[in-house]
Amino acid sequence: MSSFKGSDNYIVDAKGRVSIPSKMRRNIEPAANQTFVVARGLEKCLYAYPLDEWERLETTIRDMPQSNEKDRFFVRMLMQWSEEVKLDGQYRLLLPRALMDFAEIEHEVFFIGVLDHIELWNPNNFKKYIDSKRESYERVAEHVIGARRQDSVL
Amino acid sequence: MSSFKGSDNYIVDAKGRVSIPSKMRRNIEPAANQTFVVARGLEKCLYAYPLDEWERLETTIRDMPQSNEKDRFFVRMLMQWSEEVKLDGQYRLLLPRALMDFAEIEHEVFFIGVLDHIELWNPNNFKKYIDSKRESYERVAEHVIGARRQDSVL
DNA sequence: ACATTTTACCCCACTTTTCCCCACTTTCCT
DNA sequence: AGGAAAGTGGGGAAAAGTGGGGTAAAATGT
Repeated sequence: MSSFKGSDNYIVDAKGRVSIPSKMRRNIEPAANQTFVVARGLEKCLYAYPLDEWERLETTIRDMPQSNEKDRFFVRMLMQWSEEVKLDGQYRLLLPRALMDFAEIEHEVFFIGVLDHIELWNPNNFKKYIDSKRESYERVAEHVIGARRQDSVL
Repeated sequence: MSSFKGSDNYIVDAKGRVSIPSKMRRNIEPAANQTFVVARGLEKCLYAYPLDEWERLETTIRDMPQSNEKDRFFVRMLMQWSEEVKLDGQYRLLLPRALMDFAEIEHEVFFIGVLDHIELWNPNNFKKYIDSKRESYERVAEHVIGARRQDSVL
């Protein structure tokens, strides 16, 4: 099971390639077979799942009854934007154009490791996202943790 | 299960390395595999969790449904600032630049052992933090302990 | 169907950063 | 007092990050 963490700024070269940060690379299971599934993220970013984690997720989706319209819409959107991408010899992803456009990624990417997946942001959009949050990290933490105090997080 | 306590002042060398105080070192479980996760702390400091303690925490985070926006924000902030760091042969941590900058740590660190994690402060910031508290230790203690008397703390 | 253009993918190369190892000094403990 | 452990410093090999060219495959147009 992967456990990505940390963040980093990377260059996307003229061909649309980006290296996976080495600290995240170390958390990729061999079962992922050097392959990621890049999908449209929540908020304006991309999610990159190593293949093994993606398959876990896909199993959940498959088991979801597609009997209501909302679920079907969700699955269509998710799958429409998902692409399987294999790393090259230098552990780089070739980002599909459509997804780069969606996330407004150009010459730079801000990576965040988020447990089972890696997020790719346009660095400016990430700043805007953070700035749009009025509450401080401390207050959100108190709130989130407080709501779950019986589990004793942090 | 670790149980860090005490405090100490240490030097950060030009490469960003600090020794873990030996009295805290003794409380690290072999399961931590000489590895810490350094994260952004609450208030302007860093939290260093031995890997085994971090994994305990991470399990809780993973189980959090990421279906609401606030939770996603919290997880992104937490993970963005978290880095896995392995101790070198001399039991030193190499502090990631971004985290040093966040906590304004330069040539010196003030360590505090706080149960399951170790806190790293800029010594001046810790002084300021203490000074900013108007209530005395005694009064806060009365309040905190009082609120939990039924749990019989202390 | 074929020629032409575009896209994908492998390989090689250069620069910078990271990390591993060795070494010296000071403090602690018996 | 002596030995061991703790705290601090620095050099060099290895890995990471970035860029570019060449060939093969795919897409496009006539």
